[in-house]
Amino acid sequence: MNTKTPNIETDIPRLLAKHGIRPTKIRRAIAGLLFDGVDKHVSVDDVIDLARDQNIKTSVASVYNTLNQFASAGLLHRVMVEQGRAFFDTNLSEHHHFYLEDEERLEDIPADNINITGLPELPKGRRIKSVNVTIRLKDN
Amino acid sequence: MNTKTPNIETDIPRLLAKHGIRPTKIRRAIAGLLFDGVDKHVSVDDVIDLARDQNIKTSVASVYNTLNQFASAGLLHRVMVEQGRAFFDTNLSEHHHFYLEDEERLEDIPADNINITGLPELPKGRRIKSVNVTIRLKDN
DNA sequence: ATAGCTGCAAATGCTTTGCAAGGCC
DNA sequence: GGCCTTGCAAAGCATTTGCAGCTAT
Repeated sequence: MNTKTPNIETDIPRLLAKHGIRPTKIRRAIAGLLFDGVDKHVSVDDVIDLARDQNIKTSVASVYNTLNQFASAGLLHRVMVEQGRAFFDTNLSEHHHFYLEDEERLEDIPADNINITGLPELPKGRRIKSVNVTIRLKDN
Repeated sequence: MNTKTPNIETDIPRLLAKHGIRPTKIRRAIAGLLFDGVDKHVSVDDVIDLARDQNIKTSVASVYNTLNQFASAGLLHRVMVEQGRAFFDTNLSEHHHFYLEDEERLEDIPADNINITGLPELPKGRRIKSVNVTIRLKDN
């Protein structure tokens, strides 16, 4: 048995609790879809499709509510690359992204090796909330 | 006289021509608003307001058409930071952005000093279209 | 019983499109 | 004249909101 695979019965409620989110049925179900041990970048539609595939009955509004709540709680990161649709990133460690334009898909760049130097002083009275590197790629 | 200030009568048509854009009245007017020698990050609404301020009569659709055309022609860069609204950046040199969340405003970071090292290999068959660093800032 | 959650449908906000009228070479 | 452009209004999409009914404690 793969010990890396989260146990949906125990780990998911614990994960939600850790972020101060009440573990309702829908939230547990959606969290179960997202946190299965594999990092993902999903759109709202992706989640709706995933839910349908697993016979999880829910609605557009609830998926939005749930993902937004997860994002505010820090369980997901919202990533904007294109006009219109947002991606939600389940990878919470510091990292960056390739954006493959032809596939409209994100791919992680581990932050391990990446180093950004030469940043100027921040504007007064502000501090960094996040640093985001997005490298747009196109077909050869 | 400030020789850096573009002359709208000559420089704007030349700028449009250089990018293969026919210099119609509206296009010249909007380009004149944008390329006045000061780098800007404008939303569509900003442009509509700017136009109104200068008694340039136009429409929402035409502003969208014009900005989109400028962006495809490489006269502007489209920048996405938030859900919903796009910014158009008149600074075409390589650079990056602070995003001041509290003011919903972008600020340039010159690329001069910035250095990104440790990028992994690109996915097969792809090449870099652009590298984008966005540093989100919040109030202290 | 109560507080919070869910999901439908309607509303919102930004952007795009269809199309008729107008402008320019 | 003919082709491109303009601008109005309508349509399109992703997302949010209002609210009635439901659920779980």
